Amino acid sequence: MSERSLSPECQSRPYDFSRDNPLSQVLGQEGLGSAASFHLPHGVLHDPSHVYNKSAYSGITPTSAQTLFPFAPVTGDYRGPESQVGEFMQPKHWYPFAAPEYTGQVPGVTAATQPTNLSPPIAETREQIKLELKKDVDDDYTTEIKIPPYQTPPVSAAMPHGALYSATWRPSFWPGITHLTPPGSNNQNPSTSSASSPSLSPSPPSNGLPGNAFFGVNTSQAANETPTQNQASSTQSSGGSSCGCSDSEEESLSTEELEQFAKELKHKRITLGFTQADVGLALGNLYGKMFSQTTICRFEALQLSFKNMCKLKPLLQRWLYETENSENPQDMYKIERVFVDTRKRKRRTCLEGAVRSALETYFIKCPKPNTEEITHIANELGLERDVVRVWFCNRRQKGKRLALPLDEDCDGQYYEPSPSPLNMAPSPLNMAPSPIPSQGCPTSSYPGAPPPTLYMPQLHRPIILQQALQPGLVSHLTG
DNA sequence: ATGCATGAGGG
DNA sequence: CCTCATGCATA
Repeated sequence: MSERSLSPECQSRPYDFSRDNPLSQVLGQEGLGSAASFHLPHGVLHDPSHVYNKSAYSGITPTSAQTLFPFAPVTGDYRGPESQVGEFMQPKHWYPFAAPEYTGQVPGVTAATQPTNLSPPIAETREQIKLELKKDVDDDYTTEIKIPPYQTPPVSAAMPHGALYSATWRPSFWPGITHLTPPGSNNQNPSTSSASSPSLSPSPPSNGLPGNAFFGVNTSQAANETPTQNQASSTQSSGGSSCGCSDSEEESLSTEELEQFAKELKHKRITLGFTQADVGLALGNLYGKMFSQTTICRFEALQLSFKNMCKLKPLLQRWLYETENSENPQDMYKIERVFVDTRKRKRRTCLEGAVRSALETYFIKCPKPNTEEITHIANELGLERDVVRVWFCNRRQKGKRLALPLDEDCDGQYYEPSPSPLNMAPSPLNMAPSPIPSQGCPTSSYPGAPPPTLYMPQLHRPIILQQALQPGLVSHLTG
């Protein structure tokens, strides 16, 4: 908390990569042209496309009930009261009753408050859902929703620096996105029934009904049914296609489009009086798949991966449309989706600022520690190994979001800066006395790793940098 | 708004 | 084990 107060981590937009070349980093740098963002020497990086389908459905059930819980969200049964940063980490398992993936319904538990309207969708098996999804790629929910005229440059509260980043979502970085638009796919099945009736309840997507489907989330739709927004599409084309991997046109979304849509969404959402959580719920009604406030928030803040943004955009777009054209949009989210997930979550570990800083330091030296290193770090900091491992995973993920997918193409090679103080940076606190002494990945123990590296993508914007790095750390590093 | 966590999928 | 999408819990 204290750490945060010092420097709000509210980053602006993570997607304005102008990261030209890995070496151009330098914090202050900025104003790099948008165009610059394209040349990517090795326009390689793994293809994200494969992740697309699968992950799309990872969490259909849980549903965030952060707000609507009539009853207390069982929390009592964690294991220890607060062994959190336990120095004696035991490979515990935090699932009292290792919930066997729910096969649909939650056992007795929630029964109590189970609202009828939700059960249906949830009743479906994940597998089924997944299947549906995959199939749906063809018959997407898309239907022929006539997208409302989104060109409105609403956003009265437009962002001040909107101009700063003109960068586009560098297709080169995400080769996969190029195929956003599946060739033959069009909206076909107009499940008008569900689509056109905004006020109507969720309606069980399941039942193998092809028609309604969750979303066939295929960015394709975005492209297809985003006619009105095409205005912007032109922009994107700039560097896009280059990778020739596309099997379809380049009608993909551009950063601008997404950015604008995100703004528009937020603006309208607020204007309409909806909270992010409401929207997430509404999506559940519309597509059977709910999203948490977190996700909506991240969408609006452009903190999701490009692919993810593209995936969600059509859904949100439709929500917007439905909402704006509904007489009582309330219906769309007024449902109470109470549904308790029996699985117990590990109590969230609260790392102290000192520990975090120490981790940051380690991260800088080695963003991808191996097992041993992780163990070492864990021991050094008195954390559970898993906590450390997860921290690094999250840190990397965060780094990508905020800073840009640098390591993708460079694959682990964070350019090596001059022997900056960073490398040596002893943790601000006495916490991490010796950053991985024995065999730190930085100084070479990293297998095929490049020389010591610094995970400091060439951020052009200091702000981002600060976020990429821990506030405190930054100050201590830079100052 | 964001930190830590979970889980699917891929290797 | 990692990445990614996502969400609970919390600052």
